[in-house]
Amino acid sequence: MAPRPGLSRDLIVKTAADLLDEADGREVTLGQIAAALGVRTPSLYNHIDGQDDLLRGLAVFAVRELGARISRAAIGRTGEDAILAIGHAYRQFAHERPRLYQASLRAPDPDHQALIDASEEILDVLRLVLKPYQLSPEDQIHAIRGLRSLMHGFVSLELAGGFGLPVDIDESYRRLLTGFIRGLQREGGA
Amino acid sequence: MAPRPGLSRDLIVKTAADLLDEADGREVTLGQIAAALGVRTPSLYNHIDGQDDLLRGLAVFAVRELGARISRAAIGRTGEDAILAIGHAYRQFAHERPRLYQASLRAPDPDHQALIDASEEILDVLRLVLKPYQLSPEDQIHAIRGLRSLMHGFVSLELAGGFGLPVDIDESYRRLLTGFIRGLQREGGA
DNA sequence: TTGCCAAACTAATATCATTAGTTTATGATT
DNA sequence: AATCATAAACTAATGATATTAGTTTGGCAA
Repeated sequence: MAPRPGLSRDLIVKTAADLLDEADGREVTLGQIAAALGVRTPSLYNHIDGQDDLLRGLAVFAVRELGARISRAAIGRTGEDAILAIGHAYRQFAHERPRLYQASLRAPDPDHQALIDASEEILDVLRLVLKPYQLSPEDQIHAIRGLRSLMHGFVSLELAGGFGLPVDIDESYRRLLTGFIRGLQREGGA
Repeated sequence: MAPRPGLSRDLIVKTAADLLDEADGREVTLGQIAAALGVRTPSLYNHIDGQDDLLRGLAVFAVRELGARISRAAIGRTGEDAILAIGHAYRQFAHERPRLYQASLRAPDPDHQALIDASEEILDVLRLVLKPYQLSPEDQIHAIRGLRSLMHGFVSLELAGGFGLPVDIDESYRRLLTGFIRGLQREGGA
C-alpha cells in the first residue's frame, strides 16, 4: 500500500528542520531539501503541498520539540524552581536551534489544528507549574500569556542582536523571570 | 549634481514600507516597489544595494517610526503613567503596521550603525521614564531589556495569532506592564 | 504473473533578484 | 549658448526558485 517508502511528509519536515540551522542563506530551499534526501525537487510535492505547507509542518515540528524540552525541564520541580527551569530550557532551545525556534511562529495559518494541538502540550506544562499559585481561571490565562511573552520576547530580541551592551545577559533573563514570579506570588495565594 | 531626481534611497525605503502592510503576499518584491515608483526594477539598484540593503533600510525606518511614536506618547507623563503610555503606543504601532514592525527586527546586520543610532532614540526614552525609579546603571540596563522583552514578546505573539482564548487581550497586556512596573518599585527606591 | 496506482521522474513555465551593457537627462564647464 | 561628463534610468540576459503537467516505474494486491 506504500510503494517506494523513501519519502514521507515527516521525513521532509525533519530534513528541512535539520537544514534550517546549518544553511547559510536566508531560507532553506526545496532544492536543498530534495538534494539532502537524494531526490528531485518536484518529488516533494507528492507529500507536501508547497512551501506554505512545509512552513506549517516546520512550525508543528518546532512547537513539539519545544514542548518536549520544557516538559522534561519541569519534571520533578515545582513553583519558582520549575518556572526558572522552563525558562532556561526555552531559551536554550532558541539558542541551539534559532531558525527552528523562529519557524515555530512563522506558520502561515496559526489556526491549523495540528499546530493548536502541539501548542497544547506547552500550555499544559505552563498550567501545571502555575498551579501552586492558585490563580483564578482568568488570572491563569493572563499569567500564561505573560510568561510566554517574557520568554519569547527576551530570546527573540537576543537572537536579533538587540542586546548590545556588555552587561550579563543571563542575569537580565533571570531577573525578568524572577520578577514575574514574584508578581504571581503577590497576585495568587502561594 | 543630481540628474533626474526621481528616485532616492529614502523614497525607495518609504515606498517599500508603505507596500509592506497592504501587500497580500509573503514578501514585498522589488518589482512591486519599482512599479509603485513608476520605474523598472533594475533602476532601484542605483540607490540600494540589493534586498539585504533594503531590509536594513526598512529596519531603520521602522525603528525611527517606533521611536517617534513612543517619544510622543511619553511626553508630559512620568512613572507608571509614562510606561503604560509607551507600552500602549508600542503595541498600537505593531497593530497598525504589523509587517513594518516585524521589519524592525529583520535586519541582516543588527550592528549597522544607522540601526544602532535609530535604536538609541528608543533607549533614550526608556531611560528617561525609568529615571524616577533610581536604578543603578546596571539595574537600568536589566530593566530596559526586560521592558523591551515584555512589549515585543506580547505583541509578537499576538500578531502571530498565539493568543487563542477568548479572554481580554488588552487586560493581559495591562497586567503584564503593571506587574513589571511594580517590580521596579520594589527594586528601586520610588 | 498481471495490473494498478502512488511515487518519483523529466520537461516546461513563471516569478524573482541580480548583473552587464546601453541610452539619456541634467548640472557643470567652457 | 553649446558642449561634456556623469549618474540615473533603461533594455536584455542570466540564474535561482517554486510550481505544474505529463511520463515512467516500482511494489503491493488480485
